[in-house]
Amino acid sequence: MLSEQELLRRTKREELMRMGIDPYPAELFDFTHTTQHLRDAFAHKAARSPAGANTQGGYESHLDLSADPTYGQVRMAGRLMGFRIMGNASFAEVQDSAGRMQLYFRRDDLCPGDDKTMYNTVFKKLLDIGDIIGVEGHVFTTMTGELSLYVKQFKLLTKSLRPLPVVKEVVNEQTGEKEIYDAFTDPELRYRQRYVDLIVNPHVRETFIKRSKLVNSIRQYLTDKGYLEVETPILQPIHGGAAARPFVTHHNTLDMTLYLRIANELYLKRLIVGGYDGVFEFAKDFRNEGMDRTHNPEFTQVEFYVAYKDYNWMMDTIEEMVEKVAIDVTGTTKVTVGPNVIDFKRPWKRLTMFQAIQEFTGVDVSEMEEDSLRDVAESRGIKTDSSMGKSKLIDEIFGEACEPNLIQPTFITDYPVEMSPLTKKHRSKPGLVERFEAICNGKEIANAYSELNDPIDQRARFEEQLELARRGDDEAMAMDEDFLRALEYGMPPTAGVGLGIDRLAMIMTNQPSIQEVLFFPQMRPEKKSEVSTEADFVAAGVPVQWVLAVQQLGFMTVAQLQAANPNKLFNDLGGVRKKLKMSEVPMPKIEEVREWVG
RNA sequence: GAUCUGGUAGCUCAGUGGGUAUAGCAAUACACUUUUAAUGUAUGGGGCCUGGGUUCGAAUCCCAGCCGGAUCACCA
Repeated sequence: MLSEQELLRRTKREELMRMGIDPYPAELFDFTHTTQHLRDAFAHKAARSPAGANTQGGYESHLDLSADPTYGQVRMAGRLMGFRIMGNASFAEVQDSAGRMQLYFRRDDLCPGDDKTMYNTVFKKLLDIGDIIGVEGHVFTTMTGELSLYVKQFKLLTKSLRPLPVVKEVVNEQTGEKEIYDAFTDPELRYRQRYVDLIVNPHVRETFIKRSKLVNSIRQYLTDKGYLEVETPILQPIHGGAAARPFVTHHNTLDMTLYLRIANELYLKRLIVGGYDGVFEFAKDFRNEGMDRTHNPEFTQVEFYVAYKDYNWMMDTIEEMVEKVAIDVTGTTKVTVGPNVIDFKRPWKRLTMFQAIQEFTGVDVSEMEEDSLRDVAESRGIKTDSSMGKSKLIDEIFGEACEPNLIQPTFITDYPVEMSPLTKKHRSKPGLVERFEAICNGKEIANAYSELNDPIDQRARFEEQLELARRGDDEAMAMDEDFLRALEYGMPPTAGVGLGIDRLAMIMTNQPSIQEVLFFPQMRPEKKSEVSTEADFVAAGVPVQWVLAVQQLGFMTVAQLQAANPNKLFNDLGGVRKKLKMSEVPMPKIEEVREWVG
């Protein structure tokens, strides 16, 4: 059922059409300025001294640009976000992509002749908050120093049929801080209707602009180094490159199972085999696993692979790149995240995994066998079971003792070989691989290797994964014969990395949840409760005039009505008839009511 | 998956000895020619998430479910 306000807006839409005003005109609207342009252009007119600063808007008062060649005739477009109507003159707020600006409408300037319809009817009666309009006029400031547009003409560009949440913001005179009233904060509504969130919450729009800057910063860095941006398959016959459960789909023509990629690693390495020195891809990956504050089923990584390099080189590169990202996105290397200030300035701390464990637990686990490791884990409250081998136990201890405490960006290096089937064995440390993770704010943001390029060793590692799969590990990697074939032709020594864009965006924008850096985070579908239409009720025998009354009594579906007690319904209808002022509609007979119920 | 917590008007929310529901913004009407959370007066607007139960009577108490959020577990 439509709300009162929605019905009214639909009526206004019709009324406009009757007046010959198209609420959804086809032709373009050529605006000359945005709010950003104007604020920048008048920045030097901003009142700077506190002496004359009791101005609301912060600009010199009484600027009048009506004769100015540029600002005497300005066209702007945007969404109406508020009205202050005062008889024959009014103020309104328009919001465009950059922000808000005040509009001034004066009846006799808008309508110089006798016909005051455009002001009295179209502007005052038929426009609503949320409508999109184009305006033309000159720039001026009011007595209070608010930069404004003196509107001489306006044109409706889009009628909005749903009422928008109205968020009001006021600057506290004592503290000078902004206070927000009636903020639109319900996370469910914000995520399901992100468009509303973006209209009403400027800081949300800002977060996503920063995310875009972050991606651009990385793209620019990698492109400037001469690496090639590529695209590789999202639909893959074999999912590889990470340990995760995939989403499964089916191709009808080929009649085959395909997987949404969990990583693109193996394809990028094929391109290194093909002879490119460096390739990268911003990749949406899909993992069929749990969702929480840091996991969404689809997420973005940038993976890149560079020939003739190793993981030490990659650490230098990641440091340099992320430091640049921090500066490009936030203007500084020091980023506030929750209660912490994280400094991305190079160089970052580097610890081997064993060093990290020793630093946070005081225990040297580097020479330990499985039993001792199990004791260490148990002593720290980690639940263990017999299926957990050495490397799993080390990983658990690290995850419990170290990772959450690594707030400043830190490289953790040299992981146990069992957990890294695509990584080259360490050049000098047996049992370890040349791998690092970059940890920041207690969470992994990047994972990198000296890539394994010995095809015989790679095959053996895949075999181990198959063994794990046979024992029931549904995240074990699958054998990829084509990838092995590529390695057999020869892949140069290569360094590769995957960097989580969402996690990095959370840090750079100080957001506690991944949902805040994804426009449309995954949600359970909203379920509309079943409601019968007017036509359904009429079809069931209820006269049109009585449908509303029946709905008022709580019968939202025909089925509910048919389960009703006809005598009680008959009585209740009498009451509703009075309430709805239906005196001109005759009361139905009890027999008729019985027929509705059926 | 477990525990905790929430779901009342377009939005933000009040509402337990159980008695058809509060307020602000938004809306409608009138007034008001530089206001800025504009103001003043009046008015309208509700399947109290859904379904059961207890009761003469449920937004409120009980049970089950649906959809969020937080924490933990699992998972990278």
